[in-house]
Amino acid sequence: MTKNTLKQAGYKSTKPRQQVLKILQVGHTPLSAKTIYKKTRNINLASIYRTLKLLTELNIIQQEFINNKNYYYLANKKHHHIICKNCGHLECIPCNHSFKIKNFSQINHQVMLTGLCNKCAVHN
Amino acid sequence: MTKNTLKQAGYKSTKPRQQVLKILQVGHTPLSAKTIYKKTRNINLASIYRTLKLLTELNIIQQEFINNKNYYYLANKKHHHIICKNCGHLECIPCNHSFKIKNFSQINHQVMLTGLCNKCAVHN
DNA sequence: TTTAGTGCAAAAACTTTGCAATTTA
DNA sequence: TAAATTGCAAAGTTTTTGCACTAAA
Repeated sequence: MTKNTLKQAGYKSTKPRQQVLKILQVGHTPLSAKTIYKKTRNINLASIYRTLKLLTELNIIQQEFINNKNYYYLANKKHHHIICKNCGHLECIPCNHSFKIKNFSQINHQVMLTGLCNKCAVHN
Repeated sequence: MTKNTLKQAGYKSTKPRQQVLKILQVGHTPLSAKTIYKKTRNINLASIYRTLKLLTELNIIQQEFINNKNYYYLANKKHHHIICKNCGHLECIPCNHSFKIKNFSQINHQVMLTGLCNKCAVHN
């Protein structure tokens, strides 16, 4: 279906794009460009970045800035993430928001949550 | 008051810190490290980064990743931003959310909104 | 066959770090 | 004066770009 989305949008289905998508489909944990790169075979880092940019523009994947780095994950099931500022533990939070804003259309939103997980709270 | 926050937290009130704070107090538009740097006098970029990191940790300022760059703004009045994905036009949105999440405490949230502003919607 | 997309290498942009010198409290 | 903080210079990361070559449709 993502392959079709690519074609529908007038883009070719190439090896880099297929590999990146496949990797992101494995888990729905956010991955960094570098991590994705390491999981691919014979694909240039530059192509990874170009692919991630394209897929983000097409809303096939979502980009999120966590801990001073960009992470990417499939945009399928809309959800958010909360990360423990102490240990980095990450959890997914189902999304049930919708935003309506004057003067804007086609609104997309991302929520970034940070907090202290129970484990770390004990030691503080 | 921010100066006191610094002292209360056991940090010294230095020129870099004062200048960065003063700059962020002028408008509440998010500014990049580089932009802040250009507005200062005789302060090293490295110090700007160190200051921004500290102020963020102390929750005096907020960091937000917009258009592939980090932006910083005073955390005073809680609000969010919506940016037009076509022309980059940015508006502030008052915040009226509060998040409660199982297993996490001290929760902080950031909402990043993108959309198409009225002007750009016309030409699409 | 044509055009989009890739790989490569190089550069650009952003951020961090070690250490000596300086400044704050 | 002691300890925190800065400036500087250098390095580390992440991301982008130009161009010749390759592959998808």
